[in-house]
Amino acid sequence: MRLTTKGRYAVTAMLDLALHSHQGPTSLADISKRQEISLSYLEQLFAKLRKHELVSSVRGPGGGYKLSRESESIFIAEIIDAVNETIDATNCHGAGNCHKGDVCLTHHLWSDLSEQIHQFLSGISLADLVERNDIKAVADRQDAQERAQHEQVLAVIN
Amino acid sequence: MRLTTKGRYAVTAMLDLALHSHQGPTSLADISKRQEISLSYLEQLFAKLRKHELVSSVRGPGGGYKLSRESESIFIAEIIDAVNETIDATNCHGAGNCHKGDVCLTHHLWSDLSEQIHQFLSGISLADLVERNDIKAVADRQDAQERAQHEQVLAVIN
DNA sequence: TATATATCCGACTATTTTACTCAGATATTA
DNA sequence: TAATATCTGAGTAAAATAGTCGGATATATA
Ligand code: FES
Ligand code: FES
Repeated sequence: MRLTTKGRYAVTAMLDLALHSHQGPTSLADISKRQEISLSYLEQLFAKLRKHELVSSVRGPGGGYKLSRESESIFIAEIIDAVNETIDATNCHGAGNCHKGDVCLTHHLWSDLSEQIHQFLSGISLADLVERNDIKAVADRQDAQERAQHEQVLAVIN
Repeated sequence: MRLTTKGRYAVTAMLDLALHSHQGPTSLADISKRQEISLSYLEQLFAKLRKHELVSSVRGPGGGYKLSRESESIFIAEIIDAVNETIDATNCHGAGNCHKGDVCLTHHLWSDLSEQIHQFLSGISLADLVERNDIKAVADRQDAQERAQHEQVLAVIN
């Protein structure tokens, strides 16, 4: 089991997509700016998300990515799994053979833990997150910041 | 959040201690043999477990380690925490400041997940594990293997 | 049709962490 | 005093993380 920046970035980016899904495809450059994630790194992550058919892409100007399903049926567990951060907490990856080919002393504990985490994360969809008030607040703040920044850029140009 | 061999080893070793607690202090050499964990690595892990007052040591021949509390009041979460494998799944370690000093889009999700995992792992004591039938079975098998090996060594000597 | 915008793709890299090993000091029992 | 253990610190190979970089390809628009 591991959950690092990679998995967190993937979920953050997917949530950003869900939040801006009404305005056509979202470019990685936009997500990069809003969420402060390196563009090149996002490209790597989205290659994996695309392979797992969680997003689809539109190339060229005005293009970007969009969710390949409705946000109601994309679950957090899938996203984390897609970028290779397994939710499995066992050493044997479920095989039950990590102590001389046999089940080790703590296998059942890790197995139960994995089940617990999996149930939790596969019970939460992107739509669920979009609807949460605490997350709505953060999204609103980020959008306001983005608009303010945009206006400043325009002011500098003129 | 990460759970790797380090944390699994720590829990396995502590459970081994709990299982053999009736027969005085247990040496790391014994745990090393039974659980197939490098002795030097165990020494490192037990230095941390000792600092966190989960075990106490007896030096010299016949010495070893014993649990510093009854197994009923040592919880899995404490053990994992003691060897520096934090259960916290947030990037900000709870501070809520990983996006320009502010709360990021997914903070609340990781916060909830951490709570979930923590509740699960801090609700399980070493005594709980010792009592589980699936774990008893593994422990019995390991003890039988150990006795068989011991007899073989004696046979070779004679 | 040129240009700008975007995704795509592969290779490379610095840093960190993991999972160890090794050498030796120290304490205790017999 | 010899054997058995815990203690301590330093070092290290391999893997994973979190990126960077250079360039190819597709497409909308002027
Ligand atoms: S974790 Fe599955 S057998 Fe050890
Ligand atoms: S994870 Fe806590 S603010 Fe981002």
